[in-house]
Amino acid sequence: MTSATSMRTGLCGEVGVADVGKEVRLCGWVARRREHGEHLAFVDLRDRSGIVQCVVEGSADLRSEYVVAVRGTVRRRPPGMENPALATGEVEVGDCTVEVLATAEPPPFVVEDRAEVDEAVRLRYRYVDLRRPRMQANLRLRAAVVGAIRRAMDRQGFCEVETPLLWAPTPEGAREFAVPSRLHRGAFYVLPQSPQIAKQLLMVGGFDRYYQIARCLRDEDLRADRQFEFTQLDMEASFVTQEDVLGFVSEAVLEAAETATGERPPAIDRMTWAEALDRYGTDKPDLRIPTALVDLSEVFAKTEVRAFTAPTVKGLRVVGGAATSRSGLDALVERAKALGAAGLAWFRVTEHGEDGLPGLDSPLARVLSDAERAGLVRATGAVPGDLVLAVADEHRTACTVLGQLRVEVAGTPVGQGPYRYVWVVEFPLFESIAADGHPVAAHHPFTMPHPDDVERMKTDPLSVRSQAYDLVLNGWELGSGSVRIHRADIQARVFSALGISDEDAASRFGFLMGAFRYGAPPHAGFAFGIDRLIAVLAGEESIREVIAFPKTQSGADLLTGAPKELPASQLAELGLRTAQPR
RNA sequence: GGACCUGUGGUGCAGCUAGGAGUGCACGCCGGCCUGUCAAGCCGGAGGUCGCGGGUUCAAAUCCCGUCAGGUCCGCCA
Repeated sequence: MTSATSMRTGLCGEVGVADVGKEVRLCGWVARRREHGEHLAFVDLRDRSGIVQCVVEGSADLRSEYVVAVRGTVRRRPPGMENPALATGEVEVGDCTVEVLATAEPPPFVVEDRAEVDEAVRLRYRYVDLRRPRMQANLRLRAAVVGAIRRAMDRQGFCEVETPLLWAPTPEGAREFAVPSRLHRGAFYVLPQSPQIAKQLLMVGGFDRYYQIARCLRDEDLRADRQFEFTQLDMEASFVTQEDVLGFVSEAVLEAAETATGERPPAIDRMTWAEALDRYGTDKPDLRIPTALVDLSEVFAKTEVRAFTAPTVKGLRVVGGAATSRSGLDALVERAKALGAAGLAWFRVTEHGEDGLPGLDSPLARVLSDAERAGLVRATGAVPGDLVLAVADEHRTACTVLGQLRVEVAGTPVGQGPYRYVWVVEFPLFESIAADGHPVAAHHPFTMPHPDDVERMKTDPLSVRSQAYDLVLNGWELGSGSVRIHRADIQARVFSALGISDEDAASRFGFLMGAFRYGAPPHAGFAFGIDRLIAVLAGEESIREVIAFPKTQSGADLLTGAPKELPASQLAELGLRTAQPR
């Protein structure tokens, strides 16, 4: 493939030593110019591929970001004049004639990566921001990753099917964006939170391997890793088990990662949800951090220390953490309380004392027994210079609080270090018990319970495992999936456990349940967030950096001004009347 | 719904703790000089309701209250 067009012979960044002597015509933006009177000017010409220096004999009369076409001859730079900082630095385009294709006002900020610009300014002038190498690289990486995913899914026999954006409200789960119907006044479509139900219908429809690069929309508050609109690889397959799905998705993710990094990651690790909670205090463990939570309940089983009298005591070794200042430790204690713990114990580990016991610098050091001192240090593996943090509480609280501190104290930015993928399997079927006494579905109500646990759905619902699984990368949840219920009897039992009546089920999911009456194959699927995957692979902290036109945290589009009020005529046509704005 | 951080020429900052004239720095911009620069250099210049509103004060970028915008997080995200 050539990048030549009727207007240009190639791209700026592709000009090299091999082109010496050739006449070229290049198009792009004036990145920078260095003029030496009326006799000589250097113009750095930029297009999406990079920058090349063009030499104009005479006065150039150009301004930053003018769009120009340059005709000239590629030549080696004079000895000593090469610029190693530039990919094209060994050559230049000489004897240039320049045609201005479009003039430009001075840009609001310099089109260079090193210029740090307020994000609000970048978003208001996103079309300028997109010229910067960082955004060019991120969006091109995105395109490459999506291409790799499509290839992997095609290769595995999946069929891409589009599903509707205008869908029916299903009063469950995330807030939906509503779209008023002009032809049916007072009635609304909603934009899909995901194609979940549509893809299950496709399974009933005999598309036994479906996938889609699907836009999903959720009207929930935005975050660095959450936008109203995001893109998922959505997939579903029939006559498969969980193992098959993990294999399909792994193939797509590993192919995408190889495309992005040039290196195929090793097979993806796997752990149960219970293990993730116990060792990392979260369902999205960051395995780049070498330390894990340690159970100290045994050490403090018979403790006299009231602070450690709790169902579970969890400890965390912070390598080199003994240097933490007292104010820093106080802040950690406050943070632990804010996260829901009753308190946080800390121990600076020092050299062994004369009694042969590890030295502990802590307000609690005096009250610990010798066995507890030794056990604390032995269990955590701490050495002098380390810090040990401990939380005593209910098992879940102790784990989650310390797990959060593990990330905050020992973690690194998401894009740094190795990429550690992990499957978290055997999620609980229910995540909590609601005020009405019924359990709340952890994933969605079509998730298949673990066959060994079905009988406990009524008696001990929180102990029921499901055939649901998450894919996690460097502490980011990339996506989740499950084996779906395809049998009416099991579905009825789950609805019953959830407290969903037959009438409720019929009104919410009636068309899906109806479809299942006509022969539903066993099926399972997955969906993962492509924005998040690309952000991590691009080393970005926010998915906004891998989206061309993202919204701000308040959901505004600073470029278009959306959301905006509609003219009264349009409201009338839609049969809408608005309340007083807040 | 809540917590915290930020808001000063086009851009990025300093100034705010301890009130005293829109003060400073870097980049950019405009003009001039300059035939090998490359984040060009040198000389000169323009450009600001200190986010907005109110309060305290003889005096507010600075202190107080409110509000708006951007960001990070909690809630929320089946």
